[in-house]
Amino acid sequence: MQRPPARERLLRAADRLLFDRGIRATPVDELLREADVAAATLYAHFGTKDGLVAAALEARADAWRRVWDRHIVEAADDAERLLAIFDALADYRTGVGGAARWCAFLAASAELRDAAEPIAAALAEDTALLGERLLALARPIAGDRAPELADAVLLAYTGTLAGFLRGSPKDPVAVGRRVAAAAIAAAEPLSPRA
Amino acid sequence: MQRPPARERLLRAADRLLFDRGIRATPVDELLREADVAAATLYAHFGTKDGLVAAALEARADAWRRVWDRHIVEAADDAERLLAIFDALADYRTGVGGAARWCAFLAASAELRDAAEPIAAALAEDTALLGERLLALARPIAGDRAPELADAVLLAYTGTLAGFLRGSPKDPVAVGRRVAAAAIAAAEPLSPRA
DNA sequence: GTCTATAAGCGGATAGAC
DNA sequence: GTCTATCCGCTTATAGAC
Repeated sequence: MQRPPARERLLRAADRLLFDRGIRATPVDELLREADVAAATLYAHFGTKDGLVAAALEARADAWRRVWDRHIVEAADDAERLLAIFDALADYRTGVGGAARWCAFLAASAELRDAAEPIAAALAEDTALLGERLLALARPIAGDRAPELADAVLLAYTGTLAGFLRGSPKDPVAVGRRVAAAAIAAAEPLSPRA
Repeated sequence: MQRPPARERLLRAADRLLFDRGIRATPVDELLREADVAAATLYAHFGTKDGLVAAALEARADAWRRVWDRHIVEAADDAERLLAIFDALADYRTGVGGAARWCAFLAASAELRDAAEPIAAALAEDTALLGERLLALARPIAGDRAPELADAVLLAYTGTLAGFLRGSPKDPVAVGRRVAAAAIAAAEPLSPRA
């Protein structure tokens, strides 16, 4: 039973505390205690608290992308592939991303008005990945109107995440998926039951 | 040209700074400077910074409710009444609520993990008002399935707000309205063009 | 050479005293 | 209305342990 190195322990502690309690609400001291690491070690590895935050966000982005990938591959048809983001989200939240209250990236955006460079980059990457992927997945369904469909699904996904923050509706993933499905139905150039 | 009393100046300064730059990111000193008020005056009126935050949130809730009211009354039919929340939002954001980055209530939720009592109450009230009203407005459209339709519209509305935070899609209100309209179409027991 | 323990500097924020 | 006591959070310095 090897103990992971300090860097790894710090990242895990950051993921557990930062995105559950909040970034500003979590003092460095608590991160150090949770990780059982000395202050000097944190600053040697990450430079500043912001550096650790950015590294934790990037780790989260990687984990999320992998889960989403898997659900896209496993989906049965075009519509299911576009909706796979919701199944991936449900999966992610009960698995690797369990600690987060809603969405680590949106929460960081909300908390840090003008995020420092490494953090801002992580946030922008998340939204860029969502936009690009959803657009590609919407193309076979909506053709020329794929941008509108992708926007609709992005909004439903974002609404699902913020639904966790609001505490309503009760099951944001289920509602978000239904809403996105309705947007797909409205966007299909062919009649729904053709 | 009378100068408003200190209490009023504080509330205005709070509304302008708190919900634009963030609650934790705005020091009391800045509120005092913006309002041109002495520290003692703030603590005499509101007790603590939290007290001022809660009062500013309540003022915002009142203003929002009035704008929403007006758009519901002016709407032409059942569907338009349910969608009026989006027109109200567009109106609100260019008017009284202009300063806020996305949504004062969700932002406060995100920033303050365990909000103190007066703040938590304001947040809960906002979500309760949304839930009750949307349900009542969904009833004539969806009948027994009104709860599901109300959930869908709430999620689209929440997604619109969080869309401003994310910076995508470009025009969250337009996309949110379209998404909600698709949910209405899917929920109508009668065929859409009957 | 990586990590730990301790302590202390320093800016900033809240709250209340005067 | 000003002024200040007090606290808190981030960061670094120093010295030593595995």
